[in-house]
Amino acid sequence: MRSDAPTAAPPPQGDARERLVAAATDLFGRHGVRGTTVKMVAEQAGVSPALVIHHFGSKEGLRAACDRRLAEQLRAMKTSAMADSPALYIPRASAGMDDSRPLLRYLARVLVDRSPEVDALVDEIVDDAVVYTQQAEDAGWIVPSADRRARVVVLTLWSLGALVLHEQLDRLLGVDLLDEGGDILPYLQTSVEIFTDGLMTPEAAALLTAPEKGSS
Amino acid sequence: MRSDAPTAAPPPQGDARERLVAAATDLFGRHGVRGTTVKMVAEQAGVSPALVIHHFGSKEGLRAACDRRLAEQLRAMKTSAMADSPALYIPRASAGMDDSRPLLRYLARVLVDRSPEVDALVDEIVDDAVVYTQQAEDAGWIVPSADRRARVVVLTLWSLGALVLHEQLDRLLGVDLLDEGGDILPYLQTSVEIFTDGLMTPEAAALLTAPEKGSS
DNA sequence: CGTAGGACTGACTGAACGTTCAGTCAATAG
DNA sequence: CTATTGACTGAACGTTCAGTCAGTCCTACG
Repeated sequence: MRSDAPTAAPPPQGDARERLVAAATDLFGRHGVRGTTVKMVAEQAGVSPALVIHHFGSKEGLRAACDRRLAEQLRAMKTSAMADSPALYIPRASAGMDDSRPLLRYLARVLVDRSPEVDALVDEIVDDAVVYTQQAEDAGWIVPSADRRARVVVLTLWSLGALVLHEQLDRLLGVDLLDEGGDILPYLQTSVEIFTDGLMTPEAAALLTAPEKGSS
Repeated sequence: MRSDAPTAAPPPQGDARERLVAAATDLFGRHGVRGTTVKMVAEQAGVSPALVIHHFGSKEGLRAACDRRLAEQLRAMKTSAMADSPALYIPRASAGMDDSRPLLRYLARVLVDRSPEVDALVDEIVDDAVVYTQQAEDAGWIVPSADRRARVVVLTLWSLGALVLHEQLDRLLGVDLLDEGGDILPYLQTSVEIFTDGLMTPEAAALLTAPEKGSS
């Protein structure tokens, strides 16, 4: 064979099992699980579709394997990041890891098309963020909250939401959260500005939390 | 099985065309476009699959019709809401409209599986939010920003991101953005707290915007 | 009345999909 | 050597799906 590369896939390496999970993560992330066929995955991994079933039992089994690898790798990169704020978790976490693009793209997809593994992973992220936020609060970097966990949940989901909508963010702001070499400063600076200066004046906040009674 | 009501669909009303678009919006939002068959849509609308093609040419044509209706209805409900903050746009907008659940669920899905119509709709939302934010700033409700548009984009995407991840938000905080009678106060209060009190102390912000030079 | 046209359907088709299956090949063990 | 096992494949199978087609029903209009 003379080194055929039909897609823009990296040259296959590792054993077939690893290659399949990597290809599936990439393709699932790009086209969604339903939009990806086992044939596509097999081709990108350089094997036959039948081998996918041989190793993982079914397409769903392959997805489960991707979920496990996602959880594993995300756990590995988590400690280094997140120390600051859960809202900046993703851009900071990804910066610490090579080749995290397909992984994060897969995460973005699978956050919507949920699975038990991903739900558990989100729980973990929130739990960790609670701890780190507590520490940051003790250190005087973060202001206290009326409901610490609720705030972490909201911030985490805003951050993950921005990841899920990374295509829109790229379109509107020119910031690609999945482009490792890319410039995410506009997003970062804007986030930090909101988190330091705040957004609303006290009067406006009063209007919102105690709005007019009854409907319009 | 007698009197089969396979799904919890409302009794069909209106002409077939309207019923089809409504059914498609509902099912596309619930299972994604790819996870919905034209047969499912036809059944929920009480017609035959062939009629879907007759009216819309293709499944993609049906989706385009859903996009058009989404844009139309969202335009109708927009003026009443958003006056406060783009970050609270969705929960406030939906409050002003009956039966907005399927529509917003469809929006949440289609924000990820993009289409030209949806991209244009997002642009519109951002443009409108810029205007309203400007007014709120002039009125003294919102603090100024170094980059007004960038801030609006980030806030809008956080808000839409929370909508896209509404299942996770419901799971983690017990707040269902798509449940019209539901209690979204925990989400609202937390958001307002962040937007008024801020999140980070000035020292922490300084560390983030001017981080260590060079990579690790 | 007749006929033209749109709404609508049941039966069908070709393609694509996940999965099965029989079997090849290479490596390892006895 | 034979036996066994696991990775791996080509060819097929059964199913599902979007889309086609011929034709029926209903309504409007001459």
